Amino acid sequence: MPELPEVETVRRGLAPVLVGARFTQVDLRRPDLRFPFPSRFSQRLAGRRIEALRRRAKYLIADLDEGCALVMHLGMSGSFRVLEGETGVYPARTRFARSRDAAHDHVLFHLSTGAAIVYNDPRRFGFMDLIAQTDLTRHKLFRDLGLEPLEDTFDGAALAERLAHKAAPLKAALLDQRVVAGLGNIYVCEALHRARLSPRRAAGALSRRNGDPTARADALAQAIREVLAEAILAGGSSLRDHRLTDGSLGYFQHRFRVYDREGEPCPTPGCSGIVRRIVQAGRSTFYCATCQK
DNA sequence: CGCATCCCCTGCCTGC
DNA sequence: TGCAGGCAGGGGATGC
Repeated sequence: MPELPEVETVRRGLAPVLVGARFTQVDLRRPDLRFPFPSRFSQRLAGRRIEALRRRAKYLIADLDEGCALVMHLGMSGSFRVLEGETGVYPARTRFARSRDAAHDHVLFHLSTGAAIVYNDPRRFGFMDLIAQTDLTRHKLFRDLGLEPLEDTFDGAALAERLAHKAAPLKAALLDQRVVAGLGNIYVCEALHRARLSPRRAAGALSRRNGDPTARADALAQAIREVLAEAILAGGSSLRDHRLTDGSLGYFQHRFRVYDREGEPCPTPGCSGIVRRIVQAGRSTFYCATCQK
């Protein structure tokens, strides 16, 4: 599921419920997701107050009192659901009632406000960890992360610098979290189409052009910002698992221009191309070979 | 180091 | 109808 817009959508849904509340009890229904939960996970969270809920790349970071941070990654199929004032009745009133399988409800966070939050993840590629706030920036999960595309400092020049000298195709370079943090397969395809850049172009060749060395990088940075901002406003893309925290669906999938549209006409005005699917780095790329150069 | 491949896991869709 | 195979929004390990 989740790329930057989906994680940000989840963050915005959880923040008003979490921030200012305390964890009263945390129930684990299995010992691991992608990795084992850290030792004494539930005990270490009990009683802690959530002071802020941030996002970095595709990670959610809940800053807790006493200096610790709860770090959460949704993997491919993770989702959170808010149960307002339903503490104590889980799972009786929620099972099967919200179109997802309670067998994959792995973590239940009870809050001092009487609300609760459930983490559901069928594929279990997600994970959670507890990290001291002072260690976050140098922690291996975060230290190598690249540019945050929605921050003011993200522009063509910064992007070109990160892509310079890379031989990998643009598609693969943009999926690399060390270059731009938070992009995934969908939004890389969509941004490249908007910028009319071929996913097969060498990433390092983006900036080489007579006259204006960053024209293509500027267009790409702009396309990335635009597609992410539009997707967030739409609540993200719900292909299978992504849900807002109230259980509703995002709708940006209806606005995809190329992703999962193999064989359809290219939506670029005046372009007569057909959307193609190729495989790069083992993953599907959708693009128009006619207008994306 | 960069890059490709495979793998983790479950569910869904396709084709036979 | 059943079943095998392929594919899926992420990312880490491994091998060249």
